[in-house]
Amino acid sequence: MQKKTSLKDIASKVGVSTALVSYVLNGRMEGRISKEVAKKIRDAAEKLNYHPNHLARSLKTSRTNTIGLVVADISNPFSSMLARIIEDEADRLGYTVIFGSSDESEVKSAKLITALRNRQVDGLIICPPAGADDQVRQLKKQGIPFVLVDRYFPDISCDSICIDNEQASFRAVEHLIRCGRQRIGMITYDSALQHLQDRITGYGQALAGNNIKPPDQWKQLVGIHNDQAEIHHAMSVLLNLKKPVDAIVFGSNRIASSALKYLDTNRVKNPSDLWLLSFDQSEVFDFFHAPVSYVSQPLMEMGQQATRLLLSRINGTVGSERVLLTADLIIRQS
Amino acid sequence: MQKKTSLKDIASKVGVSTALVSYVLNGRMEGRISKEVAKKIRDAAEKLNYHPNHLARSLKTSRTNTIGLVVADISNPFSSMLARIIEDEADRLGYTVIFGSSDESEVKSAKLITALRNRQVDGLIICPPAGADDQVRQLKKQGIPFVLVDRYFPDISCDSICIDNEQASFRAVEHLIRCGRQRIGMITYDSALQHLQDRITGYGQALAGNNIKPPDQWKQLVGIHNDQAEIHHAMSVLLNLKKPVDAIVFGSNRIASSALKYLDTNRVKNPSDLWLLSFDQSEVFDFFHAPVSYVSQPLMEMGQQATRLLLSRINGTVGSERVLLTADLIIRQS
DNA sequence: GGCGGACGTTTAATCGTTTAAACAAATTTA
DNA sequence: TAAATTTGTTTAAACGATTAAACGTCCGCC
Repeated sequence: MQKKTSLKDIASKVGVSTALVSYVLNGRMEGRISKEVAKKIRDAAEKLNYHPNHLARSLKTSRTNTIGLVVADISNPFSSMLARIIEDEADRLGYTVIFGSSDESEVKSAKLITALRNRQVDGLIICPPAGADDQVRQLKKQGIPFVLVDRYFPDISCDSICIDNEQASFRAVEHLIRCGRQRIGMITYDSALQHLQDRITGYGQALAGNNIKPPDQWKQLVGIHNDQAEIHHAMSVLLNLKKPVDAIVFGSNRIASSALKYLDTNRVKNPSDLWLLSFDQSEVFDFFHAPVSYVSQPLMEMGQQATRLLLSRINGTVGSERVLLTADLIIRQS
Repeated sequence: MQKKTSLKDIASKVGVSTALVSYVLNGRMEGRISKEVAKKIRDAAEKLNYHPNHLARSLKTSRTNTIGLVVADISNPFSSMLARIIEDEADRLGYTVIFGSSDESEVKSAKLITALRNRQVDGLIICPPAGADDQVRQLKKQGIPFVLVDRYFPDISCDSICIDNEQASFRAVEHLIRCGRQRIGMITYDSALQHLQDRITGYGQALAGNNIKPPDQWKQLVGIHNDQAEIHHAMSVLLNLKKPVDAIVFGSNRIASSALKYLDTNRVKNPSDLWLLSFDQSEVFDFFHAPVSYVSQPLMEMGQQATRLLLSRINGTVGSERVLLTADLIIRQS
């Protein structure tokens, strides 16, 4: 890699000190520098194709203009769309993004956060896995700017941007009930993550509010790694009850997608008699032979607000804000 | 952000020079350092929760252990899966990934490459948009390690990892013909990108080799930004010919997905009489009411080989390698 | 008893910037 | 005309690491 030109190269070419070059190129000391010298410096910089070394700059200023992003899995559309939005917003505000996937593992998440911090990111946007609360507390204690997205820890007061999962779930299930569904099952993750618990709570409250007493089997829990077999099993339980469910709520689009595959291969007799509702969008919902309604998270708002909130913390605003966005219920019916 | 501990802090705590601390913590000069001092240093590092400042280290060593990744759009599953594979492989080899999306824009790609280089990445993995050939030539001239993935420029000799698109396309179309299809249309991008041209070439050769003379209208070109209306229009042309096509090849999963939506909403009379074949996978293919075969790119191989090849270049191996991977044809038929 | 080597550690330069402070020369002010 | 100010530029330290070279000490050896 051919040696890049540095301030010093420009300085010696023009015959001035590096300080002056730095001032000119950064537009400081506006009034003080003579027009001619400034022009000479700028021309030389152009000719030598100068680009500042961010490492050196950051080392000196202790600002990297970089934010770290920890998602569950960048290959999951939810994460990658969020990442894209954050990338764009960060770019707009002069920041670069470094990312990593935690795979819902507390250990990986910790490693990632350390790696990102060693690279001196100015702040972090984190979608924390279960069990990462200590890491978050640590960050808070150390005064590192960070914002949680999509998930939060109820007993940690810090910046977070989430949807109101309890409300969204409640409204979704209410909708099913108003449409005449009486036996509503749910397949969701067996996880301590509060936002997932909130979905369960909302579901339960909607049923209770309508005097429906759900038998235990209506709630099926599966592992967070989206094991197909597990999800298929959950489906078969729900559909083979003495009184089978007439609607199912899925805790995520991944679960929904596996469940649809189950329905597809097992050609359930009358799929129009089974209402389906998922959290998060998926392209496959458009093509399934029965309509799938879903709770749509406002990803754009989430990503942008998270980025802006983080930057305001980086730039010194203090406080902590728990933002609750409202999710839309997208209804698909034939 | 509370001041992090530096080598100096450890040095002064233990009462030695920073050099010694550096040697110990990096495991250099194995034999020379006294066990006790080494232990004291390690203990102090532990107690002070020391983490090296990568900026400083990189500035001195001129190695950042970071690679830059330029994809078309990280929110596109093709990109994000590739990104994930590269992330994992890079991590395994001690590297971090910084990414950016070019949106198929030559200008954005140039900006991105500059931004990544200013951050002193050790090398780049690039999925270049059309018109980026000059940028690539530039990189080559400057001796910056880089590897192209998925795409290449035929008149630039440099490292690249792609599938053999011409062959894949040829085989796919041959397959359709062997299955009795006679009137095979194609919807693909109006782009100079060579790998897309290769797909067209393979398609043409398969037809020619079977004495099929495609009328111009069989080949429908659409813009690279996947405009729905354009794709729907292309579909309507193909299906409303005096002699409509009996099979369609889609240049990408995005095109396929829009086309399927068209078929879905326009309830084409006999979809089983229309064979569909796409490049790249998509979850929606599983749920469409007619089978969609597809050319499956070996993403894992692509990502891993790209990463490894890049690292070997970074570490000094010279030469340039154009790797052609073989894609699988996944056949779905009812 | 002087010399050479091993041992354990320190010195000091360096990477490419930024930036407060110092400086000399020109200009204004009193 | 001396003092004060402005103007344009330089000096030099700093950021936090790495690393070749230098430095004492102690030891053994002839």
